[in-house]
Amino acid sequence: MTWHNQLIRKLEEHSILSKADIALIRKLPGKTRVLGRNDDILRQGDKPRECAVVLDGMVARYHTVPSGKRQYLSFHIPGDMPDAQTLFLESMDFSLCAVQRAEIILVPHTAICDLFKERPSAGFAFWKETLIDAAIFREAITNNSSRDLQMRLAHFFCEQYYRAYKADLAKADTCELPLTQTQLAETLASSLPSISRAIIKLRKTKAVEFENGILQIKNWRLLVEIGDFNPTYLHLKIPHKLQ
Amino acid sequence: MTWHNQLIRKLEEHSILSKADIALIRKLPGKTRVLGRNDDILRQGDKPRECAVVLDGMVARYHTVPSGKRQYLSFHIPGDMPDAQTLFLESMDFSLCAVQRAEIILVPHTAICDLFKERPSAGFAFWKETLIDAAIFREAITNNSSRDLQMRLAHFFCEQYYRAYKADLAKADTCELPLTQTQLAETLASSLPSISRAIIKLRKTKAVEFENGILQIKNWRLLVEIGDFNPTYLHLKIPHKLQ
DNA sequence: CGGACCATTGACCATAGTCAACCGCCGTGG
DNA sequence: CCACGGCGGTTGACTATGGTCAATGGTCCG
Repeated sequence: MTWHNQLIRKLEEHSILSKADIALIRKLPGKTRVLGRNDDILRQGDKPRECAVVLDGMVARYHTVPSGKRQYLSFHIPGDMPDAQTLFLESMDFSLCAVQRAEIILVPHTAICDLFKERPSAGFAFWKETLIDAAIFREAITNNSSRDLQMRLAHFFCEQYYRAYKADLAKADTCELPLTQTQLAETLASSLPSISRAIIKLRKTKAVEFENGILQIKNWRLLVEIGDFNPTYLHLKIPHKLQ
Repeated sequence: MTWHNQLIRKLEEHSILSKADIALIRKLPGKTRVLGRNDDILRQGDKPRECAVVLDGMVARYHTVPSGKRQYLSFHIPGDMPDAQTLFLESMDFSLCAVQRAEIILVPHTAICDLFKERPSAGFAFWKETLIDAAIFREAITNNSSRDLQMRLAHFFCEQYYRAYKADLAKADTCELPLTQTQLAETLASSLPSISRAIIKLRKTKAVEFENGILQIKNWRLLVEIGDFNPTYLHLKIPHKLQ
């Protein structure tokens, strides 16, 4: 699948694009960049002049705290634009890295802004994308602040699977989630041993299996219940299968 | 100060507006609504057809978790648009309430979208506002997930004072922050007694005083150090006094 | 075969959550 | 005017969740 189609598919998860919108999006120029595991794409403070669209693999946003530890903020799959905010925010307030081998497309800001000026309706779709992004952050605040580790983890698994499913990346109840338990700990405000124990505990519920970077959903309803997961914050059309 | 001027002042904290932009923003229609302490403006699931601009007082976004407890997500002062996302996200994924007596202006979505279509550059300023909003959420994830309570609280005080200062709401090192300790606990992933102890501990550092909803900065540098506060994520011009 | 990395497990311990009592303030109503 | 109740904040005692440290084991790769 071409990156233009990835991007259009992603925007159409929530917005309606006209033929003219789509035609102009297809004209966006972009150059490919391939990344290895843990490579940084951008660092806090950088001032990029182009936006990344994920084409393959998984990339992550993270903060670095003075102790040197990371706080992961979000994970991104093909079609996502994890640094869309650089269109209007000059300087990066987080870093962006490849979780595993990844492929991204770099699109010049100028080309995107020209598109917005020519077709505000296309701009609104991109805007909506960044607003959903913000809604996901809000949910992450609540997840890490108001739920116990078991719930947090279940909620996180629900969100990742749901988004992978919507992006056609889930196969037979499994999707890739190439994270180590250390990274899960740095995402969910926890520690490696606690995450390990929480995964084992979740495993015993027979709701979900997570091993070797593969997430397998065994009982969606149960997982949703454990994680208090309500997908309305993702602002996507709800697929029948995941209701 | 009229609400149009509040809004323009806020946008000009980070964006450059042309005279034409300003002229059109001034033409936005709006009707006033006065709220009492703890009144809800919007609830999760609502589908409003207008946006709120805060004119006076303080309003808060919050989630409600199944136990019934609240997780506060952000606090908003005059000039803020705490539900700007409703322009493009149909349904509210959080609730919005007045922290104390507050006055808001309700502006129809249609009027705002028409403005964007006529002047994309004005739209970009609003967009940037929502992107800064998202950056603040990112920081909140890190604050509540990776810092201990003392640091969290100091960081939160820094952010609130900084934003109040930029909005000309700080007088002689003090600003209003009309929150109870219970609300602070529901913001900072903590409990009332822990917050009480943390405030007392902070008080002893002589960096800050918080009592009766008044925040008083006694040693900005020290508070910034305790809270590991770096205002770049707010994406505003840094005032000399707070450097 | 050795080393790196990842996951699991146990022991110990500290932070902070819960529960509860108490205090001061304020507004209300008798 | 005073008594009361509610709310907000402080404090203490107890406890438990989960963090730190450390040892072990498995797997993969050089």
